Amino acid sequence: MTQAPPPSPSPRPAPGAVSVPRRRASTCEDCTVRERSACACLSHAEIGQLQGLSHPLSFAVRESLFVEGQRADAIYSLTSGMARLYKLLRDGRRQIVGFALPGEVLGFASTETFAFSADAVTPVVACAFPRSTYLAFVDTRPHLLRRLHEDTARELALAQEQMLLLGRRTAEERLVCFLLGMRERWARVGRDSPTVALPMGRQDIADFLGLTIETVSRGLNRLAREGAILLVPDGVRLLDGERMARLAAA
Amino acid sequence: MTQAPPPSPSPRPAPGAVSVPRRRASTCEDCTVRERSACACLSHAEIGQLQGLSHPLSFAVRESLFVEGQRADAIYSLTSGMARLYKLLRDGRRQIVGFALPGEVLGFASTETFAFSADAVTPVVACAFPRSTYLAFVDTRPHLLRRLHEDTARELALAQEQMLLLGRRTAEERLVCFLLGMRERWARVGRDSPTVALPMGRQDIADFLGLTIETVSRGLNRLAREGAILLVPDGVRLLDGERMARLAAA
DNA sequence: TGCGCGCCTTGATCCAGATCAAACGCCCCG
DNA sequence: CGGGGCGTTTGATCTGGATCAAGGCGCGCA
Repeated sequence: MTQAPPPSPSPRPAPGAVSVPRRRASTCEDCTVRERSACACLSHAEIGQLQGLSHPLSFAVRESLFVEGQRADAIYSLTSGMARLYKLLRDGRRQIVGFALPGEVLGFASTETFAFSADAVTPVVACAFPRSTYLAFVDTRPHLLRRLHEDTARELALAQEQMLLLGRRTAEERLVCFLLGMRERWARVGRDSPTVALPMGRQDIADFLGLTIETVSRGLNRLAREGAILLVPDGVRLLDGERMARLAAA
Repeated sequence: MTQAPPPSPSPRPAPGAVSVPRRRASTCEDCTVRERSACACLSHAEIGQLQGLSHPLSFAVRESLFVEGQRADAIYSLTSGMARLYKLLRDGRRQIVGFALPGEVLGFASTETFAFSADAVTPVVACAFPRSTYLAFVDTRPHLLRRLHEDTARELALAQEQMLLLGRRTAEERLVCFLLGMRERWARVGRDSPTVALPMGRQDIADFLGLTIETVSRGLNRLAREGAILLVPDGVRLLDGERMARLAAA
């Protein structure tokens, strides 16, 4: 099952997407995700100070926010859109380690360089902070630090859940867990609905679940044929939550 | 390749090991891992205060420190020995999410309950702190909080590396990465040597790498036959680092 | 000294999911 | 309105690693 060394078509460098970051006119005041992001723990005054340090950027689909190994001199807070976070092997095999949703902080690297690459699945808007400035700001705000620590711990728990999925679950279980997980994540950013948006392509799902695109396609269509889900453009409607939960087997 | 639903023999509840935690006579003063653990960032006075809150425990081999889902009312700092951290599926499939070495803090859960189980691979000694007391202590010590955040971020990066391994690497690559990784981890706790100690059994390695015990055994013996490693009791001596690095293919 | 029990190794066979190979559908563009 | 490209689906076949099945080996215990 494991993808063999021969170069896979997984990685796709941003093609046409020109990398000309544009300044954003908006302010932290009207940031739609402030209450859900780490910023939620800051006072009004602190928000004001923070805005002075931030550097809002937009990214087109497929454009990359940063790449693995690059010097991590900026920290990004996603305000809208979705990004895929991934690691590559030299021969092109790719593992997506997560999909970032609005409110998430990216690139808070434990090392000097980014541990993974990130690029835009949909158009993305993010606040960028110079790393050193950001670290200095955090250092004098223990409540923010605590919040960031909590967020990182939650991320870690999620990563461990994914390790269980990648190491021990069958293809069908992976798909079901993925859909259920996405539903829950959308719910936490306010989009709670049995219709789960899937802005990423099949190849992205495959690279997230440690499968091939064919296995993902077949699995999804089988679930649909069996009436557990309904495939809709750019998403899936969960029809039989009962059965889904049973298939997830946890 | 994925282990199918039928119950696997992976999980082994502590059998004879009686769970009678004993008080330890030692103090933080002579803690051999203080300089490598998060405690390293504390002043002499703080160490003293912390000791008052700690509650040293010993665990016999196979004895469990805590189990997934249990209310997380204690936090453990490993001072000696090795623990395996794992998650189980209802049917018995097991994924080891990590091996804890001295200096690591366990159970700093993001939720009210433990996200994984932990038990002793070798005899283990750990400092236990009541959760609430510990959190209160940390809350007034931003430098400690920062250190914990760094440690958690490093853990997260490791988990992402493991996701790449589980999702995209071949069995042989997984083994090589594991050995190289263990060597590095031992080095960071002061045991730097081409002979890598492997106190855990083959089944543990298999459950960490998302493989079966047979595949691990065959892989290790093949590497030995080919001269890349030498199998020794409770460990492995790395002979051909050159080749190993090539096989790891990163 | 011998016995039994946990591991670990080794061999034979099987199968879930990978790989190879076509289409298909849809949207954008000319 | 037609064509071409990209993402997806579907079918046929292959295979890495799982599963099934014996041994072997070392150590503690009687």
